[in-house]
Amino acid sequence: MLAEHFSTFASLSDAEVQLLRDLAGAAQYHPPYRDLHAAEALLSPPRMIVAGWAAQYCMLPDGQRQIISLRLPGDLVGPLGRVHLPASCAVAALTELETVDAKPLVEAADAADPVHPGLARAVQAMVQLNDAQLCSQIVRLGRQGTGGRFAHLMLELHGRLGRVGLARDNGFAMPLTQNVLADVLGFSVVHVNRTMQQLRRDGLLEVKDGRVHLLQLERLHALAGWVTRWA
Amino acid sequence: MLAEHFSTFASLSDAEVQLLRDLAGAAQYHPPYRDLHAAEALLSPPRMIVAGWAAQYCMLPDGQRQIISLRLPGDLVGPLGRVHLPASCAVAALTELETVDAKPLVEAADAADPVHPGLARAVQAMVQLNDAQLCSQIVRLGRQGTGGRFAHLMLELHGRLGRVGLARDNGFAMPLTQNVLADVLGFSVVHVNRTMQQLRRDGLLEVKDGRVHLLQLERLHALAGWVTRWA
DNA sequence: CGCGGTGTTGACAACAGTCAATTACTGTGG
DNA sequence: CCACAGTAATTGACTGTTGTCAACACCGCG
Repeated sequence: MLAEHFSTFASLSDAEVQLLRDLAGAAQYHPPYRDLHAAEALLSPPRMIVAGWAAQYCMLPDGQRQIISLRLPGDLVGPLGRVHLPASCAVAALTELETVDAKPLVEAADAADPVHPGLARAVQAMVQLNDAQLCSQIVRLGRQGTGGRFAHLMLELHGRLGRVGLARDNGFAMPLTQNVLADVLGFSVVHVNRTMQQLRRDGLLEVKDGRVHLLQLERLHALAGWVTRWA
Repeated sequence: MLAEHFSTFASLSDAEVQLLRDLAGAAQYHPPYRDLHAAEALLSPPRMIVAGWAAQYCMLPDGQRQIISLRLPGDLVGPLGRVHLPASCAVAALTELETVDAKPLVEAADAADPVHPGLARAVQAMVQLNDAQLCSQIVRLGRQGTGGRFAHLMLELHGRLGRVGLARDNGFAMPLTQNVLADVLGFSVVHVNRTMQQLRRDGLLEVKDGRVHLLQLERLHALAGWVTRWA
């Protein structure tokens, strides 16, 4: 499971596969809406999500929330570097969450003369992918119109979930409330609602019992100004 | 000069100071508005800015531009990891630019058993600082109103420039056109103009011949919902 | 059955982009 | 020294968008 995911970034040795298997054996579970960072004692943050969705977010003094990045299965969460500056934002579980310790992975990536070159390459690629996704988020918030912004997010989620085998026939399970979507997209809840309806009316996508279906990929790509920014 | 800047992140050995001095000796210069990444041949991208401003940006298919991050003196630009995914965005010089090769720095930071522990710590801190700044940009674009967004950017610039000694008595030189500001803030040019005037009318800040003066830090902090996200 | 969270809708006001015209401000060449 | 062109900044009028408020429907749950 974990090994398959890593294999999409770099080929792994048997030892590396075994290491991942060991990690998976020691998974932890977290209830939804519990802050992962707040209780540093509960878990030491470099972790990888195995199942469920989480969000990296900032709170504003006036109580508003902005979600920086949605964290999906296969994503790393928590401070990756060795130096800890004061955390700029927190991570919260949006659904029931299953995670494994990512410290061995991060250390493998940092090693100058890697014992586990495959893991190192994979983790480094993941970090870069993550940076690219942050760029996408900035572009969405800064320059995309209503429909494009929503469509772009859906396409990104579809792509990311597809990589870990969680997207089927142009659709995927989407456990987010419109409220959370609003905090990702920088919209009001009402506006999220209307935007979704517009896209549905245009026959571009469909949302049925917690599942998104992308009905016309071509037109969605066009609307979102989609460029494949990462491989 | 470079050494002083690094010292604000970690204390350096004599050898490390010397290394920085050597780097500074081999500075390169770039004319404004020339794309730093386009011509990979001209310079190999992990570089550090010594003087001048640059911008990391993305182009949208429809010709719009979104600036992801302004790069100031002391900032690293270019891919930092060892794995090169297809670049998600480019970097352009906004002014006359002076840069030095940052490869030795990045390598020092990556070393598992650092020959230059001071440099390693400093570079790692810079990378984290950079991540925090990306978060700030996302929050600005997603959740801040007109005035707050502008004020927040000015406060960030003031802080970042202050760290490298380029801010004096609550003011700093600001070589950006309103057009560029618009591409940073996700505004239209006209809206940038009006926002600046509003802030000026409110006595919060002043822009005179390429120099920004923050007149009432308290009220600016309040308006921007400022929280010190990085040390 | 009532309750709280979620999704949906309409009315309305404030906001922010576009267009277009005007005014600086620059460096250039005559 | 002035005329000129090109860029940047500014302004007003107008329009479309987006947030806010408030009400209502729906659903799972105690």
